Amino acid sequence: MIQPGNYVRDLLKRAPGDTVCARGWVKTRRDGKSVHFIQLNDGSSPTDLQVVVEAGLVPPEVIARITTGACLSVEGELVASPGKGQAVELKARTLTVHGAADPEEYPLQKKKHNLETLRPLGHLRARTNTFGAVFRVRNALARAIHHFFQERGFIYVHAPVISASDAEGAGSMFTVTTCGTGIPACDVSQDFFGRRTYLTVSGQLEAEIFALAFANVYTFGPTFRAENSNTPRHLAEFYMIEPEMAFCDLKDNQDLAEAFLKSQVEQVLRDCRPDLEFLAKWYEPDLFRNLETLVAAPFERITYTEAVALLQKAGRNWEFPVDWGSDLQSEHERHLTEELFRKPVIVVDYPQQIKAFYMRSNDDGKTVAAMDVLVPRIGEIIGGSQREERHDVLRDKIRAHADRGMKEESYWWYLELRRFGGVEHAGFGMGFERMMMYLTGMKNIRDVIPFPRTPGNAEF
RNA sequence: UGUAGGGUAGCUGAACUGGUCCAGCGCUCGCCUGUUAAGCGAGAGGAUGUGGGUUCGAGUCCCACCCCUACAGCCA
Repeated sequence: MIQPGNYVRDLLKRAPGDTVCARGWVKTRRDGKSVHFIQLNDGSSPTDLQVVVEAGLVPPEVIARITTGACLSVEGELVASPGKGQAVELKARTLTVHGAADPEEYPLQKKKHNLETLRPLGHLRARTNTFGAVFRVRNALARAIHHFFQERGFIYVHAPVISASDAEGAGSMFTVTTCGTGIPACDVSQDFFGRRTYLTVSGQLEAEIFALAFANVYTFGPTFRAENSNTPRHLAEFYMIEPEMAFCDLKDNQDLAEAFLKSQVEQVLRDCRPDLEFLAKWYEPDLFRNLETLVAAPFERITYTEAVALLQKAGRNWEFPVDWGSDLQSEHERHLTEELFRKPVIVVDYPQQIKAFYMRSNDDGKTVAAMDVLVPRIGEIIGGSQREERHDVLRDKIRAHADRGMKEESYWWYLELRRFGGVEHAGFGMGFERMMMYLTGMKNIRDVIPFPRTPGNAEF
């Protein structure tokens, strides 16, 4: 295996004179009269290592196998490069081709491919410059998220992936069953869990349990939605981060969400600058300006009621009318964050009837302590709320949803949390891949997750 | 799921109102060359997404289906 300090990323920074062994996959080969040049990459860096093989070092039939996509080990001396474009290069002493890649058949060429072409090549696209940068950023973002919470004493909770509860309002669910194929109707009582079970649509309810024991907690795991959504920002399987805090109201919740987003951007700007530069160059010229704006400017904070008033006097012909009581549409959210304020906007206090049952009712009797964080280009990146901690109020809300299939007895434990040591608490959910889109400038969510699951697509 | 576009060589695109499908890149071969999106020359490579229909003749027109993309809804 490649040992620490020997990744291509490290070799590029080493001083000439060192004897090293580089391993990786060939991007391109160029032949000169007396030398061959090989661009080698092991996924650690957006920059390739240039390997120089003097003519005659290895037989022509070996050179012929060094084509785009082939896997190599090269041992030799790092030397100062006489050419432009790199400080050092690897002068090969011994070279091994582990796996060739027939150039007549290998799908990746040394030219640019567009993202749609690469999508069906899920087993190979990780080797490209673009996906190398994207997935290094993804790794750095995950690390940044854990760092943010760990630094603040939050406990990482593993919420269950298989769930029996239906977090109302979070969309339709995938059923989990061991029912054999060919059985027309499955008897639920005979099924594996003896009850209906689903893939989780949210870890929030379980996170609340832990928040009322550890005060500050967060989840970070896969989430599933069986919606037939076909857009550049929806997946059937995606990752979500859900912090949940006891002794926390909506104001604290907003403060944390803002600090959270800013911290992520700061850390990735610090850790992945070369990758972001690559992505900015090829995909989003405004990338750095957008990221630096998010870090620098205080987020705008307005109420839903204020947002409605602003939109109504915007002098626009909205496709969907703006009136108090209906949810904000994409066009409205975009106007607020991209045109009116030109920075992230937190909208709070939405009408009760358009939000989930667990959100805390405000004193006005009409709104709940909900918040959505909107960012330019992406739209809603965070949704959260202060939770209803008053037992009787919560019970009445659940009963009021009985016509929509909510059963009070299914929420027995959720209600008990309000009977035993309850306290005001709040939290939110952030779509990991939405944040990835914002950070990388990628326009389609399918290009920021290794193996996207969307309606009709579960390959790889 | 709705609306609008679109599926032509390995890739990106072209082909006027129906008339033998082109080019660049990639690939193969040769030449040149401390190259770096290398350069020059030659060559190979196509049942135009699938199935029907109209027509003397369909990449082009009609119908159905599949897939892709954008926008919208659902949301993160």
